[in-house]
Amino acid sequence: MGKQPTLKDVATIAQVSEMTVSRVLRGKEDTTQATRDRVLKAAKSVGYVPNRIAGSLSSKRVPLVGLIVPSLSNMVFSEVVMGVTKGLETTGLQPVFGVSHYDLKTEEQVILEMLSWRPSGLIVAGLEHTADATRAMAAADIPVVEIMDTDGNPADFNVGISQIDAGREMGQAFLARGYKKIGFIGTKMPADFRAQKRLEGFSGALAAAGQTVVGAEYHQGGSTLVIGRKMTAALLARCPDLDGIYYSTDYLAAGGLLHCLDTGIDVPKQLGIAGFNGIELLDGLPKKIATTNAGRFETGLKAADLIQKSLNGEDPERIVKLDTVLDPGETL
Amino acid sequence: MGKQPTLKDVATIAQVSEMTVSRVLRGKEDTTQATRDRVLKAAKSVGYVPNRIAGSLSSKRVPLVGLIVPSLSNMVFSEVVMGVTKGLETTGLQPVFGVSHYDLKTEEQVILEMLSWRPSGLIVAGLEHTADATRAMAAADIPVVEIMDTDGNPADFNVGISQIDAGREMGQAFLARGYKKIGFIGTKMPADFRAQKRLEGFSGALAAAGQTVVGAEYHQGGSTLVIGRKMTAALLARCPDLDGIYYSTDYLAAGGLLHCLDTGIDVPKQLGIAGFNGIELLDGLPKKIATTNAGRFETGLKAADLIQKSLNGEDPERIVKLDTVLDPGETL
DNA sequence: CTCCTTTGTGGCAGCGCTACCTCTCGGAAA
DNA sequence: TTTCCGAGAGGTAGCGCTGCCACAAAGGAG
Repeated sequence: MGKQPTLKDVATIAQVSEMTVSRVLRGKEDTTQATRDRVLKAAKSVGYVPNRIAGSLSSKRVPLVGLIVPSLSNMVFSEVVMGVTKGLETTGLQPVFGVSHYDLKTEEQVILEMLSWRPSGLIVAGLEHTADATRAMAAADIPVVEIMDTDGNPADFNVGISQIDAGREMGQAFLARGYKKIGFIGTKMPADFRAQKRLEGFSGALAAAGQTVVGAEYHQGGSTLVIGRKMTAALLARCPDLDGIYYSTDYLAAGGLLHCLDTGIDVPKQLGIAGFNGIELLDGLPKKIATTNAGRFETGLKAADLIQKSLNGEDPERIVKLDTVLDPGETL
Repeated sequence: MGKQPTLKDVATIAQVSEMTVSRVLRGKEDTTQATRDRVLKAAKSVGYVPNRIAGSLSSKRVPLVGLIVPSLSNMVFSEVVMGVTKGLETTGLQPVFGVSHYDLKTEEQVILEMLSWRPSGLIVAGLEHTADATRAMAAADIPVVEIMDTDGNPADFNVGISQIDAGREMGQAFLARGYKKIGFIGTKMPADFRAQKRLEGFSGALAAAGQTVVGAEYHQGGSTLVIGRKMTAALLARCPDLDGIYYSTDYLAAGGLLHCLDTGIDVPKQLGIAGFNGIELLDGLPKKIATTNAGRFETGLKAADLIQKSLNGEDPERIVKLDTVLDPGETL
């Protein structure tokens, strides 16, 4: 239980200077094969693990990229995480995650916490932040990528889809198929601005055709199948003449579909159903649910790419607006 | 874009020493109200964000806990993550995630990477690691908690359920209900030792009753509903006389259930179905799937607790074996 | 044989912060 | 008054590493 070995210990054993050990271990510059062997052997013999805290302080380079998402219990974000991870794989950078729990104040704390480690870049979900958080990110002097929403004013880089467009397109898809009385079901997250924007776009599309969203139902908590079922039952009880429902997520929509199967409601003839996200995990349900693929993996990948390019001194495009891809599935 | 302000900058503005600023900002020791105000005002005025890299190097305390899981695309692990996060909430420690992609060599790299940041504790899924990884963790001189499996020799702390027991109990549940020809469906993850152990326990239970697992089907890749459907179809085509299937995850089992609904197979009369994990997200399917609740959130919570206790100098129990809770649902 | 490069290695300073010790100064006790 | 004390503030020395420069040795050119 003695203290951890340091560069100096390795240097002593290998009979070289600390600098040489440092160079060998980082694979930098030229060193003799013999020296290299000696150093590596010494390092292994004491089980040397470099201390990146010290290394980073000295070099002022912290090979980490902060990634802040609202939630991890949601498949959606883990795909973003995977995209970012993949995108950083070859760059020598490592993602570090933070969770804001859909709360701006928490997000601010998480952002400040992240920045206190002086990461090389930051990726944050959404365009809405507290003033302090925005200020801190701007002052950090690192590339910052806001993702998953392009309806707003990005501070630095921005990658994602337009949530408003996604909603509007789905609204138009409902209209095109002749649905007349359409309701909305979503979860009431304090700061799920993206779901709000989708509803906004959706309502807009209906409004343009002289319609309005007939009934809306909100629920506290996450998106699960049961909740989708219950809310669907509740909404239909309240507005029995609905012929379409737009859900804020695929899970809720899937719950709605299952409710319809149970109660003999014909989807899509009697009731049109659509969700959002394009969660592959749910393929395999009795009917493929209409949804908008949000390109989450791709978003993560691109965000990572922007960070890297920016760090390389390139000046990549500031805003990357990905196309929304609407899949009507079998429920519209 | 000038450089970030440091303690010294704040000290200069507030007309006090760096030490005083440091103390005020950490809320340590006694300082005059007047001094405190001056310092806080100065810090705010320059947008000071402490540099934890420097702080940690100096104090030799890194308030991070590494958490390494095989995958994030799996709901299962995000619940563990949530448990750990929750458990650390009041401790001043922060979780940092790593993903091993079900690969021991990758896990080793991730572990070493983690350790190079000198975290205060480490939580790793599983009991199987490479020799180098095991050695490094032992040498790190920090509390290490291996989670989600108690069938093996933990290095330090251990929290989870016995996967073998979980499998055995499910086997007994099948037997108790009179199933005679039972198959297994799982995904072929190179290092999903836990699924293997469940199958082992399951087979053992059948063997004790003079039966064997009749057919087994494996698939590369993650657990999704479609894959569950396809594998079920394939297995039933191969062994049409099966009257029960044990799946390695709830998602696969749900896919199987949907396949049965489609093809008119009566569950549980004609075919008994069981999964593993107890994924709440899936409640709401036509029938509640038989499963073993793995207590993931609780595991994360407990692991965090052990880390904290250990750091506090307490000597908590080394092995925490949680009870497996079998829920027969409506598919057995 | 000198001069100049190239190649490999070492020395030193310092990254920004905190642990630990020292110093000051006003007030209470003697 | 003198002495002591303790609260509040400052000074100094690193933490373990890397950037930068210096330097020795080994050639190649003149």
